[in-house]
Formats: sequence, C-alpha cells, structure tokens
Amino acid sequence: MSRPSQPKINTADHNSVSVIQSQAHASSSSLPASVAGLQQVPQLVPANPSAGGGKALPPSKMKKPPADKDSDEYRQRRERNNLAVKKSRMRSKQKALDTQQRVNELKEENERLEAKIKLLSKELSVLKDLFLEHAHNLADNVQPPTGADGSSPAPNNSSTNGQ
Amino acid sequence: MSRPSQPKINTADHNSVSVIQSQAHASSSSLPASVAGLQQVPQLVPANPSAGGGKALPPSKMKKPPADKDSDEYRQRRERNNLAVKKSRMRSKQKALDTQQRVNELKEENERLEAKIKLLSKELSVLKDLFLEHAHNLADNVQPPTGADGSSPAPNNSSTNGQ
DNA sequence: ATTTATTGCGCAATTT
DNA sequence: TAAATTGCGCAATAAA
Repeated sequence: MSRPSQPKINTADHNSVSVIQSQAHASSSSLPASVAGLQQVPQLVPANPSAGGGKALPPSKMKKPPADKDSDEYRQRRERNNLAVKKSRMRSKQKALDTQQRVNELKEENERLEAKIKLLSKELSVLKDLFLEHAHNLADNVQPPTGADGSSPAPNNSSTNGQ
Repeated sequence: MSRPSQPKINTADHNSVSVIQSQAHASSSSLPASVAGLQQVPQLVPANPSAGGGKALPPSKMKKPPADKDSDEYRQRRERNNLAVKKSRMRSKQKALDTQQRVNELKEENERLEAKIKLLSKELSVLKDLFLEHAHNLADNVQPPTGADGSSPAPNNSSTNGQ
C-alpha cells in the first residue's frame, strides 16, 4: 500500500507476443534462434459473436484475422508502419524544439520592446519637464503687470499618464 | 540525400523477442499457452574474460546474464520501469503543453507592449508638434520691428530625435 | 552497485 | 487502403 498505483499488474492489452524476425531477406542477423517453435498465432476468432449462422454481413464486421505473423505482406505492413512511426516521432520532437525556440525569440523580442518603452517614457518625461520649465519662465518674465495683458498662466496640460 | 530512408530493414538492435506472460498470478488472461517451449536463455557467459585464475576482479566486466524472463524479480523490475516510463512520458508531454502555453502568453504580452509603444510614440509626437508650434509663434511674435531690444529669436532647441 | 529517468524501437489499435 | 498518431512494453543507457 505504498505505491500510488499498480493499475493492472502487467497484462498488456494486446498481449505483445512480438517476435521479430524477418523471414525473408536479412540473413546473419543476431536473433538467437532460441525461441524456436514460434508461429502459432492465438487465432482468437470468436467464431461468430452474434448471428448464429448468418451469412449476410454487409458492413463486414469481422474482428480481424490475427494477421499472420509469417505473412510476407504482414512484415511489409509492419515495416511501413515502423517507418511512419519514426517519422511522426521525429516531427513531434522537432516541433517541440521549434516551440521552445519560439519561446526564446519571443522572450528576446519582449525585452526589446520593454527597453523601447523605457526609452520612450524617458523622452516623454523630459519633454514634459521642458514644458513646465518653459511655462515657469514665461510666468517669471511676464511678471511686470505693466501692460493690460490678460494672459492666463498657461493651461498646464499635464496628462497624468498612469500605468 | 537527406532522406534517412532505410537505415536498416528492421533488424532491431536488441532483438526484442519479448514474450510477455507473467507466469505467476494473472490467470484467465488471453494469452493462449501456444508459444510453449519458451525458456532457454542464450546464457552467453564467456567463462572468464581475462585473468586465468585470478580472484580480484574490481571492474568485473561481465556483459550481463540475459535476465531470466521468468524470474519473478525480472517482472518486478520491468513493471517498475514501465511505470517510470509512463511517468517520464507524461511529464514530457506536459512540458510540451506548458511550453506551448508560454508561447501564447508571450505573444499576448508582446501585443500589449507594442500597443503601449504605439501610444507613447503618439504622445511624443504630439508634444513635439506642440513644441514646434510654440517655437514658431515665438518667432512670429518676437519679430524685431523697431525696438532696441537685442533679444535673439529663441534658441529653437528642436532635438531631432531619430528612432 | 542499485534504482529511477530517458530514449529509441517495434507492435497494434485508432485516426485521418 | 495507406499513412499518421498514440499508448504501451522492452531494453540500453544516462542520471541520480
């Protein structure tokens, strides 16, 4: 009761009584010929699920002839599949790599953007300060109320940029 | 040229003559007891590599007894490994998902930043325009008509910011 | 040295 | 029907 599992001992779904051995081609491999009498396929063909002795099976609902391991065509199919599998996995892996790289790129881009924002912000604040300063100067210079100038002390449009 | 095409027909490195079937426990499985005589292990034990009658064999370079498939301990190890494998793969997949999500997040963030930049830029340009306008006004107003005032036409500090 | 984590590989069931 | 995916177990090897 210590392990969080043991879903099912080991009873693999599809047995997996796999015994590779390309009968044709490939000669001096390495497969120890030990496992000799290896040919009989389970032959699990449930005679016929439903339908006692029916004949008409339109959609052809046969479970599947356990593929003769010996069949030459079987090996061919397997091989094709193995190739496909390999290909598929390669892609998958490649995609993962690409995605990771994408992350890196985006991260860089992000930094660039943030830097730019910082710069722009700085520039803005400088300009604003200049504005204020200028306004002050004006106020100081136009101090002498000699003239009948009714100029107001500048609108001071400081858009309080918040964020 | 780049197509790995057919690396090697199908000769798996490690044969892979796997014939699952936990002898003990597991009763009414599905594996037909067909594959009968299945036990003889190659027993590739080279008597003794080096050292004729030596005793001390520190690095002990034995290849490895082909693990008795029947061994109870073997099944145990296999099962443990199978679990580990499953775990590892789950992680891997999860990681991939996370990475993908990271991409999405970064992409969003990027858009936000770009928007901000756009805004700041706009603000900046507005302010600059104001500056210029103001400068012009000054120039127009302070037109030295006849006064003996030696004031120059303003420094016109337009920092032609380029970026 | 032992145990767990990774990795490549093949099989078979599904999907596409 | 064939190719692409996916889950699974095995075994070799890398990491702990």
